[in-house]
Formats: sequence, structure tokens, C-alpha cells
Amino acid sequence: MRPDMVNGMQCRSQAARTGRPRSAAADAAILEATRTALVELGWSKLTLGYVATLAGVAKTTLYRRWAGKNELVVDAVAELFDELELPDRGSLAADIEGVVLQFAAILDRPEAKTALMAVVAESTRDEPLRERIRTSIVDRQKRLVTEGRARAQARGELPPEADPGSADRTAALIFDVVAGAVVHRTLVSAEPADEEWVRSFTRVLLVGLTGAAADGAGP
Amino acid sequence: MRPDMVNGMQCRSQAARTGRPRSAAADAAILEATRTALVELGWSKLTLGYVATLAGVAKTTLYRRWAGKNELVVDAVAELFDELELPDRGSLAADIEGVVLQFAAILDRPEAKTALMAVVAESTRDEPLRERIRTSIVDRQKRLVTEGRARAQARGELPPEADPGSADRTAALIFDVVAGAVVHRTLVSAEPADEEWVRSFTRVLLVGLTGAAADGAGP
DNA sequence: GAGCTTTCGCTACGAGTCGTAGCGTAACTG
DNA sequence: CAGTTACGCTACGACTCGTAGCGAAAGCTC
Repeated sequence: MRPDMVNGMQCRSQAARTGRPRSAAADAAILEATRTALVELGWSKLTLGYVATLAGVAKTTLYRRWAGKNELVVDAVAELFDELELPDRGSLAADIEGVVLQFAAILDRPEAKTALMAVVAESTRDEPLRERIRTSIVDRQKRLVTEGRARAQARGELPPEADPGSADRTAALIFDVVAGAVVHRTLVSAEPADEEWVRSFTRVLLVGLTGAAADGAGP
Repeated sequence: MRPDMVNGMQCRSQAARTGRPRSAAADAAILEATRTALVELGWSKLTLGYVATLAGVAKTTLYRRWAGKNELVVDAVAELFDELELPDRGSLAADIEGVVLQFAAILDRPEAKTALMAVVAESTRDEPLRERIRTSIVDRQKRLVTEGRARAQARGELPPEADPGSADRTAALIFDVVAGAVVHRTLVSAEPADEEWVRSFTRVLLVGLTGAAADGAGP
């Protein structure tokens, strides 16, 4: 198989300007059909054959573009996170609440519920897949953390970082706490991350960050 | 554990003391073989036929005891969480760090990595499976939160709760934050939840809890 | 236009897994 | 002993997988 696929993989490096181009409409139809199939069947019962039928393309077309089910679903779900953005609500607390609510809304969709954890589980034994998830899903979320953090520091709501290494570690910690809590609440506890919960969570996080930072460099 | 309802199938309700009993050794061998197979193959490539061969039993025996792959793996992984307990290290911070490190150690095993998220993903479309995960895995962790919280309140490190409803919500929040953060750190960020990380996380959480509680009811 | 290149839809195929049924035997009970 | 249940084993149809091969279609370059 030729690994010159689209959607994340460097499609047709540069010398392949000739020949019939791949249908962009087919791409959109396939990803849309994948999400529909995820809602109808869930991750485990989803087959590429059914996705192909649903999208109105041949099964072989799917295999020409994606290496397998994992990669296809990652791309299909990644589009759901395109709408994530950092609103400016005036305060750090309000910004956090806004982002968390957006994230919770995406996670509440059935296609995201069933697919996200499944591909993460697969990625534990598939390093390229984890890299794909990271670049197309995780990093996009993580950027919101660093941006919101920088904005809060500009506002004076958070103290500036001493050294960049510490800043990176703190950003990673915040990200794991926020994303992990919302995911766990939604998928494991199976209860809604509604406004009340998000408010409580934000208060704990915010107090923990400002207070802990005020504690100094640490023990 | 009850000897006949281990797998959740209503095999012998109560008045079935006659006939050949099920081999307890086979149960242990099957669950052990399941974990071995998870390490060797991962969740997606694990087949019940291979587990049966590994355990030295017939494939039909597996289907007689478990409804399918999901239930089997849940039981196999649930045993990993038996070692979880709440150490008394003298302070709330040290207690939290101890429990989180235990949890992280379990999550660091390859069989837990690949299986936990997979069954959670499946449970989003399978309510009985979610209930099984809840009772055999999640609730066991959650109990540690309530116990540690009660102990900290007895020590005076945390203020007592106003009403029990608020206490339940707070415990649920803490649980989602702790478990979610560790899981996300380990599986999504794919970085170790080592002592340094756990210390930073505990400081944020602890300051967030005590400070937020000191804030009063809040807006 | 002609010619080349690549994609597309379609069919077919071997390989592998699934979950079940049937049968004879083994183990425990009263 | 008879009765009951679990076990090992074999075999089966149904399904999915991923690939190969074919002719046709859609672009680009000349």
C-alpha cells in the first residue's frame, strides 16, 4: 500500500500534479458518513463497508485514502473540535467556564462519546495513531490552555512564569486536569457536565491555580 | 466474590446446587489469560479463542460464563484494582499523593492501558456494561474519595459539609478531577504520572478544595 | 484534440473471527 | 445408583477484513 494518503498524511508530496485528482466531495461525504455510522452502530460495530455504502462510494476508495478504521475515525471526530475557540468573557473564570462548556458539548455527542475513548485505547499500542490524535485533536485543545493562560497573565489574574520550563509543565497539568475531568465526568460517571458542575469545577481549579502559584516555587 | 455470579450471568439463581460445579481454577486461569492476551495483542486483536487456548480451556467454556469480550475484560481488569487502598500517611496531602500514585501505577500497566478506555468506550452504548464497570471498578475507587474526605474532616483539614447533597456533589467532583486527570495524563498525554507530577497536581487540588470551600457558598 | 496518469466503482477472493449447536465424557449430589 | 450440570471437542454458517484486478472516468500536458 502507498502511504500517500490525505487527511493528516502528506498527500502527494509534490510531483503528483498529474492524473485525476481525488474528489474532495468524497472526503467530506466519507467523514460525514463515518460520524453517522458511529451514531447508528457505535465504534465496535462500525465497518468500513457500511461507511462506504452510506457515503455512496466504493469500499476500495476508503482503503485508498485511510490506512484503517482507526485513522478514519480520528479524522471524522477531529472535525468536531474545529468549533472550539477561546471566547473573551472578560475574566479568567468566565473564559474557563466557556471553554469547558464548549468541550463538554462536543463530548456529549454520541459519535464523540463512542469514538474518542476507543481511538485513545487503540493508540496505546499504536504510536503513529497517537501522534495523529495528538496533532489533530489534542494539540488543538491544548492551545486554548496556553492562550487563556497568557491572556490571564496579561490581565494580571495569574502571575507570570518564572522560567519557560515551569510554564510548560503547568500548562500540561492544567490541560490534563481540565480535559480529564470533563471526559471522566461525561464518559465514566456518565453524568452531564452542565453549568452547575462547570461552575464548581472552575472554582476549584481557579483557586487551586492562583493559590498554589502564590505558594511559591514549591516544596 | 460469590462463586457463581462472578460473571454476571444468571447461570444458577439459587436452587442449583446439583450437578458438576464450575471450576474456580478455570475462572482464575481465564482471567489471568485475558490479561496476558491484553498485553500480547491489545484490546482490538484479542480474541476469545486465543484466551481460551492460553487458559487451557475450551472456547465454549468462555461463552458459557461470559456474555462476550466486554464483560470478560472488565472482570479481568477489575482484579487489578483490588490492591487499591487508602493509606494513612498523616495528612490529607500525603494521603492524596499515595492514592494517586497507586492509581497511576495500575494505569501504567499495559493491560490496563489498552483495556480500560476500550470498555469505557463500549459502555457508552451498553448500559449493562456501564453498570458492571461502575460496580466492579469505579465505585471501588470512589469509596477512597469519600473515606479520605471523611478522614480529612476528622483531622480538621477540611470543613464539614453543610448538607449531604452538597457533600455528594463535591465527592463526585473530586473523583472526576482526580481519576480524570491521572487517566488523561497517562493515556492521552502519554506521559508518566510520576512523583513530581503527582505533587504538583495534589497541591493544585488541595489548595483548590480548601480555598474554594473557604470562599463560602459562592455565586 | 491525443496521450498519459491517477482515481473511481465494481466484483471477487482467501483468510480470519464470531457465536452456536451437538455430542460424549467428567464431576458432584441425594 | 440415577439425575444434573460443566467440560472438551468438532463443526458449522455468517460475517468482516483487506486486497487484487478490471474497465471507465476525470484531470493535466502537449
